[in-house]
Amino acid sequence: MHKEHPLTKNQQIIFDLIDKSPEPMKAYSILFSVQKKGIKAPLQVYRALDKLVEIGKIHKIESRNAFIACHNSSCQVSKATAFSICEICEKITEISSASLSKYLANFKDKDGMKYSKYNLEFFGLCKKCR
Amino acid sequence: MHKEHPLTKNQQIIFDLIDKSPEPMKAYSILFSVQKKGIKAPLQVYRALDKLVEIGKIHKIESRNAFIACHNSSCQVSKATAFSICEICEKITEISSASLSKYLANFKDKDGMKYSKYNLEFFGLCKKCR
DNA sequence: TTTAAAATTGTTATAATATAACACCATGTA
DNA sequence: TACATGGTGTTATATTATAACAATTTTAAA
Repeated sequence: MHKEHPLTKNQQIIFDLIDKSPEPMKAYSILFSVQKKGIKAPLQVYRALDKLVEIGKIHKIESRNAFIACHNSSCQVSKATAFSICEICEKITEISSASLSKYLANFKDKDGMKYSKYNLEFFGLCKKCR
Repeated sequence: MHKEHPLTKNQQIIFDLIDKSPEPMKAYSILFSVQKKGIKAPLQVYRALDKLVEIGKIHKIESRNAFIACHNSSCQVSKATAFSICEICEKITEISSASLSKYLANFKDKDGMKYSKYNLEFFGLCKKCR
């Protein structure tokens, strides 16, 4: 595991916002929310997002183009992510299942190819929406 | 399994193109390629893509915003997809592993939630790029 | 401590991806 | 017939993301 670099100002502002949000946030909604703090341009947001993803503080939900804080405290690097997505209310939760991550981390395909990273998105209906 | 509806003209043109492509195709590259056949607007492409995804003839690679024909002949509905992505050459392959799909289809999270659909993307280096 | 490399910032402009809204047409079926 | 459904064509626009450049700050090595 790498040494933990402290976040820069923009990174911290954007991480705090995502971390406090009850749901994944989209880049331009982040931009809107941080304009009062002096972050005015999309690139400033995307650069912070890229870095935060890289160091594992947040994850990107690819099918939704949205970002969520990592609550999987054991891991600060996003090499193995799994999410549950409700197709009605769009509630999104990070799945942390030891057996799932073990299974996927060890998965080898037919060619014996082993992977350094994966992202899994499950879709269904959450309790409320069922 | 549903009765197989024949594809409409636009759907067929776009499916044929993707099916013949050695790599996943992006929407606007599809648009460019089919302009000579009279498909002129993004919406015409996106509508066909949506339908083709819905009926499982193609899949969307979410992390790449690209579309690939389904070669998993046993299944015409895209409820369970897994891909292998080379991070250098961007070679993308659909994984068909009975044990993987069985494991994921039966996966239940802590709340006992069962999922109707999933998409898994593995990242690593392909044989050539290793 | 200086200095060069690396990372971050700020900015304008633009590229790439995707959908809204509306009118029209074809087909199946009650 | 008539009417519901799904597909088409079109213009306009929304959303997501990056290019290119200049300046500044941080880091770590000489």
